[in-house]
Amino acid sequence: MKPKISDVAKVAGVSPTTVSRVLNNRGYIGEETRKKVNDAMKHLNYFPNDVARSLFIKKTFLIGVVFPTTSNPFYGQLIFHIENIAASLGYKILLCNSQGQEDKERSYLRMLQRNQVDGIIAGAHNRGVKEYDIPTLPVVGVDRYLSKNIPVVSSDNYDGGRQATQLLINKGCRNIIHINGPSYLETPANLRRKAYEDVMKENQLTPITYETAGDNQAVIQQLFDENPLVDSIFASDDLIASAVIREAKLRKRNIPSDFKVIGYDGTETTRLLLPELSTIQQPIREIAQKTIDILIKEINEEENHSEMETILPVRLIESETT
Amino acid sequence: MKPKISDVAKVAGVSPTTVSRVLNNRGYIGEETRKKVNDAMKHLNYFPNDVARSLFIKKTFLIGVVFPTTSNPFYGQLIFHIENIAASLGYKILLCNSQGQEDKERSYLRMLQRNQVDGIIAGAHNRGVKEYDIPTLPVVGVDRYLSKNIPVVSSDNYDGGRQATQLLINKGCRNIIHINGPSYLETPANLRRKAYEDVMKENQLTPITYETAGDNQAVIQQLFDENPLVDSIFASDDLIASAVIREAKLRKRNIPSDFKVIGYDGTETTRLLLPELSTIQQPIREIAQKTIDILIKEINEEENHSEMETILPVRLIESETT
DNA sequence: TTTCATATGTCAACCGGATGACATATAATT
DNA sequence: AATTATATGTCATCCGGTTGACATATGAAA
Repeated sequence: MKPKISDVAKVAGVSPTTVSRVLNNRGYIGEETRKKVNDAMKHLNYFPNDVARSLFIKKTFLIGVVFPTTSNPFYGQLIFHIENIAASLGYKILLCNSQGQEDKERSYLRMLQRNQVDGIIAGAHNRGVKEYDIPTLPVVGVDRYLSKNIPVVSSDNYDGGRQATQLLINKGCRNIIHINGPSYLETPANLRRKAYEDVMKENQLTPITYETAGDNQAVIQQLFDENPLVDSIFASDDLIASAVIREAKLRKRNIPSDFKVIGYDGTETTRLLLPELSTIQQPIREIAQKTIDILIKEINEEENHSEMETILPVRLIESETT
Repeated sequence: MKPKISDVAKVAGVSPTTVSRVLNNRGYIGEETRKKVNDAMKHLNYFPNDVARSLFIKKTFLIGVVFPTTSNPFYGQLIFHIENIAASLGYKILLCNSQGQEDKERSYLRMLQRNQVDGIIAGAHNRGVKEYDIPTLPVVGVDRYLSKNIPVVSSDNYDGGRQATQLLINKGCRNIIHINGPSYLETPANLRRKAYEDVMKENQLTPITYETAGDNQAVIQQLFDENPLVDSIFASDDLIASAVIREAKLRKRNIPSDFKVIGYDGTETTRLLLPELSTIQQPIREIAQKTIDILIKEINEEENHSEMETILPVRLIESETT
């Protein structure tokens, strides 16, 4: 059986209250007593039961983290930073991979509430899921609008979209096409597309957008077939950009002289696996930091309604595909 | 204030015990009563407090998951599957990114014990960390030997190493060099290197191994400088393989005619970003599945000491770099 | 009519730890 | 000698839910 406070007390020859005092550093404790208690804890291999503690203090130091999947390099890296920063502040992460499925998302939210998490960070959100609006529970969205009352942190998607498009234009491209993932998500990432359209129009060019739905390759082939004159593509993430490069090579397009590609995200993994890809890099660490800052403030009820939307700057990485 | 069982009881006009009976489906419950209780729960937006529940039943349905970082595509994908399968079985994941640091690993282990996790899955392990040997707590290792008493699940690293090396030999290579990450980890992955050495010797070839330490690029440059005749490289993971490809291109080596590269892991992300890379693909989903199977069995004390080491088959993916 | 399965309530104990109230004792200050 | 800061103990209560024991009531089957 796991030792409890009373077992420690017995071994140390003190009262359970004294042990609790040592553990929580409350009231007066003598140096020798503190030592006796600590020795007893070591001897018994005692670990305080945080479940019991949480029940009493009504705080778990748990943060629920809901994203589509850790498998995606962007989310993987973001979650890494979130976990790291949270850990340094004494918070722990309950991980949820919603896979973009409404029912999973909903059941994760129930689970998190049952587990009495102190707050939720979510970057997954399907239109149908209204359950994020929980009056008693702090929530922060990353790159997703969850509700009017929930703060969002994202990078400057509009500026990123402008920079990417402008770069292609500066390099002499005229038949620039944009590809993005499913747009049914209420996401600030849609601003990338908006920026693309704006910049194109400002330059008297016609914006054309394709949308992938799971199978990138099919859409990309269709894009090339339907637009033989396309001279460049702005992809809304690096994975799509990579697929574009592949298809362009199959079609004997010469990159970057004859055909240019720019992606979006600039994760560590992409930088390692596909360093030649030009891309718009999101400040992932900073997004994680800001998200946690805001969440912790909400948890501590230092409400700060000035921060309903936080937008962090992106960085253009020009490499060999533009 | 969050509603509790007694609040639900009041609204439903029944006793707290009856509510608990409905929640746990115990004893006799009338259909109308069940409905009244469920309606009351919906009306109050009641969620059972799993912290209180866990305290009493002495089970949290929490699994601690300790890996170096979700940012790495292999771990990201593995953790995704672990979380997924665990969720389908009613278990939740407490995420820990140890970053290969002993002190972090140790403090995570303490944290997990305080949180009364039902079990731990760990793929991080520094030699100095003996704390995994916790008599009362089920632990399963993934691709890492944690202790004599802890089951390990891995893919067939030796066979993978053999296949990779053999492929290069079959393609006519003779000056094959192996690169792997830091080998101070007690990992079955060292078998990849062992297999490489064995196959080389069987073919009267001299094995040469380089080891990276954080900075891949420097080691790779050194490798090329010191071995001008090198005609192929077997890298112990895809990220290193990618760096090798890059350096080879800089040195005007023609892949695959003049120079060949094979990697290891074959994650989704690598397949998307670098599909041309030949690699040994690990069965990540199956590793996750088997790991959880074993862990859950241990948790339920269906001890199965026949499974101290589980080895799953790998798959050679031959693409364009060999 | 008796027995029994069904249905619900009351009550108390328990899970492990936190905390406030209060008692007691020693040593240091005033 | 009186006061006070320090140190520790005892005891009861609470956190929210679970569970076993026991009482009670109804309708159906034996």
